[in-house]
Amino acid sequence: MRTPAELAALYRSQGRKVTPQRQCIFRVLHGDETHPSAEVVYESARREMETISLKTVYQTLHELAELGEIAVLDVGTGSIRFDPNVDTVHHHLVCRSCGRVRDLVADFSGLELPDGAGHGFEVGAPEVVFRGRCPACIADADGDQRRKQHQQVNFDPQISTNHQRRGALCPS
Amino acid sequence: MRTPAELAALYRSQGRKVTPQRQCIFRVLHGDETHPSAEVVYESARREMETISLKTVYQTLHELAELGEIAVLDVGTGSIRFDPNVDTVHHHLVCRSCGRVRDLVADFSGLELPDGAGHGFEVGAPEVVFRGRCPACIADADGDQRRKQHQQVNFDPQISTNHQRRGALCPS
DNA sequence: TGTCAGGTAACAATCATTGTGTGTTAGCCT
DNA sequence: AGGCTAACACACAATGATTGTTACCTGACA
Repeated sequence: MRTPAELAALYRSQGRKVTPQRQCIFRVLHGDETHPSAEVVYESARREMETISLKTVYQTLHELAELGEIAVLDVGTGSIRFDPNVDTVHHHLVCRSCGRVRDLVADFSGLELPDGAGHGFEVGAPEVVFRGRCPACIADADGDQRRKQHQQVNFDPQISTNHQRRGALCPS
Repeated sequence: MRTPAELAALYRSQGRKVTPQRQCIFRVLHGDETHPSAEVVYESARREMETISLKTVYQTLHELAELGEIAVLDVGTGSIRFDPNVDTVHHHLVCRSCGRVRDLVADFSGLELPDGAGHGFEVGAPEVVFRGRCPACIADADGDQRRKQHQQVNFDPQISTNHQRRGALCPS
């Protein structure tokens, strides 16, 4: 993703307005590698600008996605994630326990749809997801208390409890 | 997934009750290759048993998932899908336009986490998703009307309209 | 057949996300 | 600088998917 200044220029060149709220979101996203959900972006943005609304955050994120500046990601953790890294082809590691997502930079270009297996679909490049446990969750493999603690920092709360989608549990 | 009769026996052997509602759901799922959502299972079940509730359907589906008889699948189409095919290792083809999901039986066992790329995650087998357009959506590439028609048959309605999650749009 | 653990269903809640309406403003023109 | 106007931002409330709660009901076994 580009720098906030480049994004501002891009917005202007497209006839879109460069509002303080948007600039704030640009700054928040820039350099973020944690694949934040909209809610998390909202929290960060509010730290700089208390009056910004969640709706504005959603809108701006979807705009950036349309412009191709960020990628939208749904890995079954209950909320959509936004990925500012669109310059490198990559896949994802997903923690089943806390929902954390990390980039996986690997070349799976050998992966192709076998002849006859495509059922007539026209498809693009495949997405690969490795599900498992992140280092933090391995470390506190015992307790629930501590897991909650590190979840509340930056990720989807309480995966696999109430009102939360289960992750995509393909036969694993 | 097993036959309805086998499932009934399994339930009994586990001390679970074999109710008419559950049997109805077993029948609906058996042989279904369309990766139905809970809503779709509910519709089908209601055709046989008008009084069954959506809640019961969700409960039974999650039970079957716990027992390992079906797999839960979230491919970003807005609702969870249930996959009765747990006997064959497979991946998925997802239509970006209508949300249809098809099994992709292919051996991607060569796919491994490169050394050093795992960031300390402990992971299992990867999931591979190919996104694109299904034959039906290619056929009516023009109209919206007809697309709606074939969506309403058996899949998530109106992907990419209101209240619907966007699919996982990894850089494609 | 009676008992009872466990299943059902009506109801309402919850979360993530988005539509609506109204006041505000960025960007441009003069 | 001042004004215009489409585009924005925000408060509010709705929506779809999913699940908790509670009170009633029923299958399975004695």
